[in-house]
Amino acid sequence: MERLWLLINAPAHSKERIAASGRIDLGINLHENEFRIYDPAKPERSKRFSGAVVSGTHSGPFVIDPRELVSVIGVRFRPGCAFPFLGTAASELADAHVDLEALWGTSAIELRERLCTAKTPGERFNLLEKALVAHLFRPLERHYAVRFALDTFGRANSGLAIRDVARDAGLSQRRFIQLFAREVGMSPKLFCRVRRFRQALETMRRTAVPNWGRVAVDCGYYDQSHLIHDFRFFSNLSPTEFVRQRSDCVMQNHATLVG
DNA sequence: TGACCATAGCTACAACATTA
DNA sequence: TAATGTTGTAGCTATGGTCA
Repeated sequence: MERLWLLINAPAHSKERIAASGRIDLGINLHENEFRIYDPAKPERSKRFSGAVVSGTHSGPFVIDPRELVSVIGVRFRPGCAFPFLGTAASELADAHVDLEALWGTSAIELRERLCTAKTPGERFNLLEKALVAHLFRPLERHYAVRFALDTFGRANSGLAIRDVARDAGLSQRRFIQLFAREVGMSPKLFCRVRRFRQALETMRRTAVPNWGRVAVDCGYYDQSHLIHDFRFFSNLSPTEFVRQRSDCVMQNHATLVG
């Protein structure tokens, strides 16, 4: 996993747009037994989930209301590392939120109850860690080709052809894409695009007034138009709109919702 | 698991719009 | 007027359906 996290008293502004992260998250609401996920196009519409929910890899944005997140604990999984704990292919969770109860059964409810009664953050992290270990559905082994591809994507800045990575991993392009999507939750190409988008967000975070042409080149985009295209795809916002709306948010891929 | 094929979508580039 | 931001498009690539 990438990290365990605990959110207490999130920023008190209205809704936040969450752009694609390429990661699977598990969140447990300790304040109330419910999560509401809002439609980015129609933020007045929401879907309700139980207080323990898995957020699959998203290729587009979704919206939350931080005012509803008084106390939330969760896990962020590294790419390709969630499926052994969840007992289902990551591709089954793509672009979706799923009640943890649907994957873990009643033990998901019990875990939430125990987390709610725990006294300290340390106690809660221990409980969560033990629950994850107890739910290992299979050995924590990624397919060698997926491991190879994630390593390769991690080292390269850009310009990798998926067919070349598949060939280097010793699989047909078709088979490689199937395996990668099953374990990571998105196609290799989409994963690379999300990774590059996150790199652009990280570059922006370090700069008060980003030079978009520079950011595009530094992150491996052919030019600025590609950067804008991906921003619209992953966050429904142009880069300038994203910078304007991100200031109050805790996470780099979050932006406040305006209008 | 691989080959073939149709097509959706991405890349590379050009051009236009806006802003300082 | 130059720099920055946005949009359009032709050609190419990645993806997914189907079949062997």
